Amino acid sequence: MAGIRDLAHECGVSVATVSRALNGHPEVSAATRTQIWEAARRLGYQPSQSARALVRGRSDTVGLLWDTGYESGGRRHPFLQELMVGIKRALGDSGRHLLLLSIGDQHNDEHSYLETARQHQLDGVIMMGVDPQLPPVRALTASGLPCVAFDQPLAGPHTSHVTSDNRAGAAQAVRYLHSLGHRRIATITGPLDLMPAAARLAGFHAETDALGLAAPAGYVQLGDFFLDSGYAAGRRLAELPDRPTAVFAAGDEMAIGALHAFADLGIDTPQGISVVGFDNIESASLVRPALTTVAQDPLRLGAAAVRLLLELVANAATQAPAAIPPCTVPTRLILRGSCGGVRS
Amino acid sequence: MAGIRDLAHECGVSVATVSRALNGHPEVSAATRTQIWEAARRLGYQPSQSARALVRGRSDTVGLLWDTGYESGGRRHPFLQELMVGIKRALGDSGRHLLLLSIGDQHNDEHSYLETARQHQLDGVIMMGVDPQLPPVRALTASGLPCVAFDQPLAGPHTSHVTSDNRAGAAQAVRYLHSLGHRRIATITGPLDLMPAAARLAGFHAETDALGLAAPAGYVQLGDFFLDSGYAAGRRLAELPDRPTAVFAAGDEMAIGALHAFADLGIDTPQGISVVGFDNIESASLVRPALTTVAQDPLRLGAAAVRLLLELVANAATQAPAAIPPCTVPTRLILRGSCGGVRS
DNA sequence: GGGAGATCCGGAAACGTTTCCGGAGCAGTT
DNA sequence: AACTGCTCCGGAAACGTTTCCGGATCTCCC
Repeated sequence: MAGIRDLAHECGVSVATVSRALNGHPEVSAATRTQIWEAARRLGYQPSQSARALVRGRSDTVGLLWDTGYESGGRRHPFLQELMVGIKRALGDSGRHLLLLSIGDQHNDEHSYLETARQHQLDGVIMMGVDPQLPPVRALTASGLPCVAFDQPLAGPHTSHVTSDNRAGAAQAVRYLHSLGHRRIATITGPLDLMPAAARLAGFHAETDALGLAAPAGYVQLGDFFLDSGYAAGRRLAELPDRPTAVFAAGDEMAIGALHAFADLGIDTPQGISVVGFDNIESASLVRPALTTVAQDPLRLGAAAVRLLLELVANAATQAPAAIPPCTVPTRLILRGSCGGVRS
Repeated sequence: MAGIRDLAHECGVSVATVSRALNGHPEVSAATRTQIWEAARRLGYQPSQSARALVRGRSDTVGLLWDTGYESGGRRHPFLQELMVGIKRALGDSGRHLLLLSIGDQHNDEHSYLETARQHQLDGVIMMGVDPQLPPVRALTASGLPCVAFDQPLAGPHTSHVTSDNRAGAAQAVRYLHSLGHRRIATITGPLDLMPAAARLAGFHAETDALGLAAPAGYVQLGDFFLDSGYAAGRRLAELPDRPTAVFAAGDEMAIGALHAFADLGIDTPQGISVVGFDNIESASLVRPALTTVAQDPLRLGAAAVRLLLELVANAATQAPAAIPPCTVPTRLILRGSCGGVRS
């Protein structure tokens, strides 16, 4: 393993010069710079991350914290994988690395996230699907370490969050249904203490109001984002005296549940009723009829999260840190087979 | 930030003693040990990962390499998330950390995995769903770094792989169908150059042979693990002169495709035909009828992968490294609604 | 011609650990 | 009393970088 002093010896210069050349400092002549680069390439030199981190006091690494405890009732993130891709790419563009933290294991004791964050001198952490109220998470955000979360605000001096434009997405869904001729549009919500669920309901209300649609009792049904709640809500909706002709479900899984309920009642989709979901999970395209849904953009969400985080760390270094406003990224309506014109 | 010398000063001992006490070396008296621990707790001491890695020459970190380029035709791993959980937990139990590498981004140049592996002094890398023939991956496995992959063998001095017992799983599926009375059982395969696909087909053949079932022409249909190929194969199967009464699909997505095909032909499941899938993807429980399928155990797979990797690194340190045999973990048949008795 | 400034570079001190080597104290054995 | 072995501990050298500080050389301008 060639080190920086091998390069120095090889080129007949000092280690200081080698370091400067490799890091692109201006105060080194073009000749020696290329000579050093050449030698580095030839000897297969790889800088030691540890040594660099040790002396610079930071590691160019950010942590990724996500809830792995979904067996015990926690929610599995619908597109964690794509989110990770977005994060990883944006991070790679800035020359940073990604370390996996995880929550929800009984193995790790309470403080371990903050501890490992400190031990590794993480630049910050991105969290997905974790409850910010959990003591170890609070310890993390309160510690002053830059943190960015998805879909929920964080408490702490250097925190921010990114979320899809749930409100606009929901509005777009009802606008689409309206354009198909639907006037009796109902909704199935998620748990309203969750920001996305609340925002989607708000968007639904805003748009139905704007369109002047009637809102009979029972047109908003509470769900919990899971299949069964969608099924139950679908049944209730179908049995309403003035049955809706279309329903906007705040989550794909609930939408699929509603589809099943309608099928069980002999109402077929999309002829008998139209439904649009939210999230564009994988099953949305596998189910029959394929689900029309408003898609989030995981790649952009991930990229936005690292942009925010990077701003936060730059800001934290400043004497007068300014607040970083949250970021919201647009959604996109994906047309598939679960919506049709209103029955003439 | 308290360092080890602060602790030494605080306790009136040398840094060497503090280091020994903290690392549980035996040559330190019980009295000073507890005193040092107490001081460490009181001062909130956190050892510097970088410094430790620098001096010890290893980082207690393993890399996770997975293909993020699935937009461009690559296959998304069906349960990467659960696999990661299994890996992370097992790794945490051994006090190690997980660093995310990723492949498939055009951003990163060819050699970057090996490079970052060296820069971070990774103990080894676990790879999921990557093509071992890719030049940068070959460079990695050939470099002598311990590597473990899922579902495929690797070439290199310190490598191994873990896989589900695809053969037994497939056999169990046909045995189950047989026990329901089915005698005309067909299969839809994955791409046969993929190890799991080949093993599942082998298991299918072995069990149908053992059971003495007939194997008419057309009873094994080639698929590519995606929905459409399952649909097409299902259609072909249904139009066979001696139509099968049950089909074993080597992947859930193809099984769902077959379900759709049968539905389109007016054959309903499970009355008209039974189908069992493989993998237990999320959609399997969302689809209607819910899919009976043979489930892999991602948590165990992940744990097995790190066990193998840890053996490999221990082995690599030895002068006479022995080969580590691959590991196979059992599958489990999950009964849902897509299978029924043969029509009497 | 002499000082000022720019450009390029080397020495050396950090960064926070681990570990080798040796030494002090003490008990036990001959 | 001397030697041996054991237990516990301290000094100091690493590990591979970055960066501060100062110095040498060269150019330029008055």
